[in-house]
Amino acid sequence: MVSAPLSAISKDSKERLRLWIRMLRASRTIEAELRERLRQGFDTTLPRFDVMAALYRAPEGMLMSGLSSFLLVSNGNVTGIVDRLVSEGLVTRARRNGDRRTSMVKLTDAGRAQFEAMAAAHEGWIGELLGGVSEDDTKRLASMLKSFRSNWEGRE
Amino acid sequence: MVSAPLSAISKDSKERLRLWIRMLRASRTIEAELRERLRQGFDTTLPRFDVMAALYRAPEGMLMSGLSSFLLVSNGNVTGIVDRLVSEGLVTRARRNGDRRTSMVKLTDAGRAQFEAMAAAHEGWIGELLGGVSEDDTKRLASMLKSFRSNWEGRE
DNA sequence: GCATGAAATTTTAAGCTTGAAATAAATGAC
DNA sequence: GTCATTTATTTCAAGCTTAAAATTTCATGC
Repeated sequence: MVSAPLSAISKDSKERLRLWIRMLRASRTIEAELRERLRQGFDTTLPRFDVMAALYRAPEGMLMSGLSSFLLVSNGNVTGIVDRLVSEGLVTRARRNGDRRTSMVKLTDAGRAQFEAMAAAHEGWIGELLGGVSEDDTKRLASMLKSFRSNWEGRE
Repeated sequence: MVSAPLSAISKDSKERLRLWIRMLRASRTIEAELRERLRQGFDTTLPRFDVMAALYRAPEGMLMSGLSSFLLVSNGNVTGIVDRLVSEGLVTRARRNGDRRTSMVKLTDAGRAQFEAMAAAHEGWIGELLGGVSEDDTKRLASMLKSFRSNWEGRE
């Protein structure tokens, strides 16, 4: 009765490790394909797409810190990506009256139009790339991952 | 009977999109935590860990091209990471008799020892980070992702 | 042998990413 | 009001990553 719990723990962690490796490989495979298609089809990158997707959901704009926490990347990272999007005319940094440290980052009309085209293609690509996952499995996987996320976030 | 299939397809793709976003966020959250722990605990990075993990499974060594295809990253990428691991004394590039274009990349004894320590910690971390996923769900998720991988790879 | 093309790797330029330091502005104590 | 602290962001150095070009070596045909 002493070694039984220990070996059970070890067995569990091996299975979770296998799950993690498969999830990581699946993500990387899909990401690589999306990156290539965004490059070929729209001459842009995945990080730029991610920033534009976040901004599209927030018509009133987002702060830099809001972007970085939503996208799960560092502050400095977003600065560079937004800089490039600004120089391409796809987003703007609007000074705020109240707080001169911050600015509201928004999509321009051009940025909004370009994102809508990319988003439609993107949704189709995901449907294609995940086409091998049945509708039932899709729902089950999504709900498992949802609970994982909230479990994990609660502990941070 | 004309719009029905179309709307079904659209609904599917929305659900698959949701699944993808959750999978991506879960991966990024776990990766960020692993990166931080590898840095704090072993003063190393995730890409170095990945290369060492691949080499650990291949005692006879691997070619650069083998490493990059196994890790799903570009050739040039592996060059830089292996360069740094060599300069740290953790891996070697062994010239081959047959083909002077290639070299066998292997873990040194120091590299092997360090990897074993990291791998033990890593397995524990994954067990902890995925602790909220039940054993049943772990198996189910892993098998879904396995079939996804092989489906997808078959199409490439 | 020698040219030609293929294969393995490295190099390069650009961009992404992080963690830490620096900057700038707001807030709060007094 | 002034100073210290906190908050939001940018800057910086180092490393990661890619795609494309360049390099080196091998294999093949002649």
